[in-house]
Amino acid sequence: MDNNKPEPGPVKTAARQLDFTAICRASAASAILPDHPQAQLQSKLLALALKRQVESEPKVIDPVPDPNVDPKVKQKGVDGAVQNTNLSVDSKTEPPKPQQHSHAELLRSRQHIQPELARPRQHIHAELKKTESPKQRQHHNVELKKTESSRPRQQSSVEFKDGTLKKQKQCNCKNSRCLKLYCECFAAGIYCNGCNCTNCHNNVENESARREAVGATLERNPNAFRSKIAKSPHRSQDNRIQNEAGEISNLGKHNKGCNCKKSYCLKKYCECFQANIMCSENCRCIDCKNCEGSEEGRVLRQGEHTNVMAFMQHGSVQPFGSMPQEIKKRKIQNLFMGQAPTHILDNRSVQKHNQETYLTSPSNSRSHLPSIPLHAAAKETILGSSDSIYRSQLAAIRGLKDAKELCSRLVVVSAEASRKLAGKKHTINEDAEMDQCEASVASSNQVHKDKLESGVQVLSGGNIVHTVATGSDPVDVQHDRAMSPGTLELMCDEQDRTFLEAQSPSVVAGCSKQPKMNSSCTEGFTDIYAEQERLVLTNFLNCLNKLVTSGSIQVMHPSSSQTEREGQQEPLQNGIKDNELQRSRDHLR
DNA sequence: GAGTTTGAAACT
DNA sequence: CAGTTTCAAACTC
Repeated sequence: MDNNKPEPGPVKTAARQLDFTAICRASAASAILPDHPQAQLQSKLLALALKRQVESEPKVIDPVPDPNVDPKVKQKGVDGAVQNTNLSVDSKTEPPKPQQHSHAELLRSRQHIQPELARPRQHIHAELKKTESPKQRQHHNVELKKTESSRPRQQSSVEFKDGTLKKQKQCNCKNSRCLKLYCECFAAGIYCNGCNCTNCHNNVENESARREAVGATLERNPNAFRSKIAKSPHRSQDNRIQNEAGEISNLGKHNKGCNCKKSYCLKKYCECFQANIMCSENCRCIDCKNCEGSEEGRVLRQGEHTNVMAFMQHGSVQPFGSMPQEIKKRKIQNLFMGQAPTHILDNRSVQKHNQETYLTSPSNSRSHLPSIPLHAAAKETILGSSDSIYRSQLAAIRGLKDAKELCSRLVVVSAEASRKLAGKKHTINEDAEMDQCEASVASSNQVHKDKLESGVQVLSGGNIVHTVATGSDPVDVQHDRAMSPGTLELMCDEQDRTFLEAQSPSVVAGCSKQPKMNSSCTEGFTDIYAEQERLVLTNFLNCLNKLVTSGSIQVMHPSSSQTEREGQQEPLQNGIKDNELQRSRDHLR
């Protein structure tokens, strides 16, 4: 029935759009990490894209073609094959031609160049409607259905668009003649080619009709052909998105926003989800789970589409869409600021389901993550995704408090180690050759005690304050002991930018260099330092192991997460007497 | 592969 | 601008 539709050839797919950004990115990734799986994938895709570019006919067209150019002349070559107007086959060898712009650029420029296309389109639209009334169309479609069996939908190849890789799809339009935004091809500003559509007018042969349809569409919505996804440079790291090929883009949000009601924005019905971006304040969706803080959305965006039903059957987690816009925006802002809305943290239905399928972090203020789906496939998706930022499963369980306690413990352990080794030090100190060193240490301590301005405060772990006297030996003033070179180096690494900026150059130099210690003095301390560091690091390792172990238990048994959450503090503090820990903290204050 | 669901687009 | 209809993709069975 589709007389205008070219007979589908054996090769029905082609690279429609080629984004050099993607190519450059692929090349860069391959160059930097040639053995990296993602780089290999990108290399393959790049090769494929170039190959297709060479083999294929052009698909990218201007929705509003230049009226001065006969599209047939423009598109068709001598042999009838369509020539690539946007990206030449020889683009690898020939310099880019001026007209070789991206589709979006062409569209924008054309819209700009041809303001007459923005003229009222009512009559055009009326004409369009006049040509075939809905009833006629319906009848026509019935006829079509009688004569044309549904062909399998085709999805093949890849295309570069907006720097992402997408599966190229062919539309299956039946009633829209591929001249409305219902048609994906038309909406993308490309001719149908190899599609399964019927009565297609989105082709060269029906250029006039297509142009009118474009005009009508633009009349309704001047931005109809522009990208729906607005880039946002201020997205957080977790907001980075991953497209179907596993490539992470930094796209922002849907310009118009979605309006989903039943899909929780976790299906491809949702345009945001389909674009691998989170829903934003622009959306008017209901019961949205495709937002920051939603593990469901994160996992599903990373490819775990098969568990949608599991989420959907167990209620809402964070119904952004059901909230008033102002509250919704505020919630999003809070999330961006690291605060979690309370309703995210308390969802019994999900937790109930989590007993079987998902992991639930305790509903306390430590975790911003309500639940962690940990299907094997999901884990594989998360961990195996080479480009995604790795986030430990324990990230949702271990919080800042754990980190601080770990720091505190390290300080205590360090103190213990120093105390144990005090005897050895004392022996060394009794050595006559140590007099000079001791004098230096004493001098430094005095520097601290007198709060000389030359001293620089070193902040570490938020609570721990050391003072290093410039130009003297590094000293752990709190314990009147010299810090080991390694510790000092670590502290230098720990120092934040503020410290580095604030301190005098001499201190910076002191951090980068070995402490200026008398050689004989250093010799005596070397073994002690080594022993002290060994004790600290060993204990540090134990702490980490315990954290991992207890965290894993929580992961495996979320139902008892709260109990273990409380209990897991114990292994962390194992080996440390509570009063000692407290004493240490007080001392450090 | 047929039928259903879904939400965007189109229409009123 | 809200409500309804149309449409085609996504999804389910």
